[in-house]
Amino acid sequence: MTLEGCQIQDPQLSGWLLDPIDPATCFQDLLNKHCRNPRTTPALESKKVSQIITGLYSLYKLNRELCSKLQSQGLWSLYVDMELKMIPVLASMEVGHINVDKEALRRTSDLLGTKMKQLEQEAHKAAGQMFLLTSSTQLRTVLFEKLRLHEQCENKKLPKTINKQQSTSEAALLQLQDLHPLPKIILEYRQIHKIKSTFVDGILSCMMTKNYISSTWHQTSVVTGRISASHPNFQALPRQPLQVTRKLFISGKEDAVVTVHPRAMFIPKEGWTFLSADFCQVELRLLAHLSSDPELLRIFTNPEADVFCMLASQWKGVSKTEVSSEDREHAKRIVYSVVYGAGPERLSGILGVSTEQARRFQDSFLQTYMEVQNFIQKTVADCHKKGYVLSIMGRRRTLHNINSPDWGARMQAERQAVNFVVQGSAADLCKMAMIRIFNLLSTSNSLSARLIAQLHDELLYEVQDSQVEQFAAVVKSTMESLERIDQLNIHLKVPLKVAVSSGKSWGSMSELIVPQSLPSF
DNA sequence: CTTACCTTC
DNA sequence: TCTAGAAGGTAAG
Repeated sequence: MTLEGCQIQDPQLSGWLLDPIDPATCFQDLLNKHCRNPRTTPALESKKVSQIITGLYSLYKLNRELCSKLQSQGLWSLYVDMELKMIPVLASMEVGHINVDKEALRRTSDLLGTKMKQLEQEAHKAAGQMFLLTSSTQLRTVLFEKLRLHEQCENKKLPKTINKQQSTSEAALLQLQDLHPLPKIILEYRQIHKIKSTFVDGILSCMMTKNYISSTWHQTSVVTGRISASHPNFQALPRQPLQVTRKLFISGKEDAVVTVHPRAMFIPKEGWTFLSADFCQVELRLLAHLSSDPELLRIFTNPEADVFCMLASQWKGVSKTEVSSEDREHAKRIVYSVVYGAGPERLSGILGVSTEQARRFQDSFLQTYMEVQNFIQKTVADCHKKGYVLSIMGRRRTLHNINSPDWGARMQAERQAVNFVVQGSAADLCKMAMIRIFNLLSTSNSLSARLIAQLHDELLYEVQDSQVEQFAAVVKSTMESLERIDQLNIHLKVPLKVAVSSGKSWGSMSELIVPQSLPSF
């Protein structure tokens, strides 16, 4: 039997769709939750034939109960046409290998190890004593009891921990960095330590004797419908490379600067190329559609325009061509923070201005995009009335605290409701794209591409060198065509834009110009 | 602001 | 001595 021929049922998926916040993990939990007379299932070793039959009958009843609930809540199509069809897609992704340059990974591990030893020595020298750099408790003693740095900055407000102690968080160290060399050393040490432990040694430990990894993909672990990955979490590998200065103990030589890029360790097999297809600003486009905000819609009518670049150039007062990638990322963070309900306190941290200025910024943003504000208010009001919200394809999230007397809990539920509608809708679109491309590949005689990973709005494939151009066209047009899904009565008010890039490692992808034409087979 | 996973203490 | 959870990091939007 082929993977694409699967026609199965999955009570775990049903249970998750009905209540994604509490994905009853095992058979027994599902029985308890959804069946009137749940039978306890005995331990495996003591099972008699009759008990197995009883268990199977319970399973049959459970599935029937779940299916009927799905139908009554309008979740049937999402279950059958999306989630069940994702099973073979995820299975094929999980079965496949992702080749890793293990030797390069080992070399970087050593490099970062020596760099950390150097930083440790510098830190001990700066502190005038030995201490464990990874221990926030010991660092607190050095910074505030020995060096008493907090006494030199009474005009600044240093962050405190939950227990009213001096914090050693990044924000605190940034405040202290001009007073003493130690904070800067700690900041660099932490950055390198993080990369080494999680993204270099962590990846190595996922490989054991192999020289490839294959993540585990989880379908029911994210409430909004996104998928997640573990061992390793492929979706969290750093996007930006890290610069490490390496001291050379050769007289007359400058220190060498080495760039460490975990993504560059992932390489396609011989004769193949990585191809990535990215839905551009997908949540913001969906927000434009869902809110019908004329100003936001107008921005997206120009297919070449990059909203975040535009806003960054506007806010920072530089020309659009001179917007750095950091500026763009910054603008992106600001936009999503505001639309998902960040308070002036948090926003001021992101913007780097006072809370009063942050509040003014928030007001003027929401005034500019009036219908976005309207959409937020309508979504919240609707959720208060019904107790749940829906995504574009009918995915559902019940917000148990939406009418809570606890102000904090209620506000959080309101933000979660708004976030769900947009993030959930984006997840719907991305999954639909994965399924359509999977089906296309399954029936194609000429294409042999394989899905490597999904990074929420981005699909990463491994493609035979000779098929890159053809596959790029297929992927781009398939993804962009989701602007209209007649069967589901979805007609987006904004065009979808997909950027395609390719490369011989995941760390060195460059944009691919795909001619606008219908794919031909 | 939201959604995850991973590491350290 | 062991472990659950908090804090702080990464990603995605």
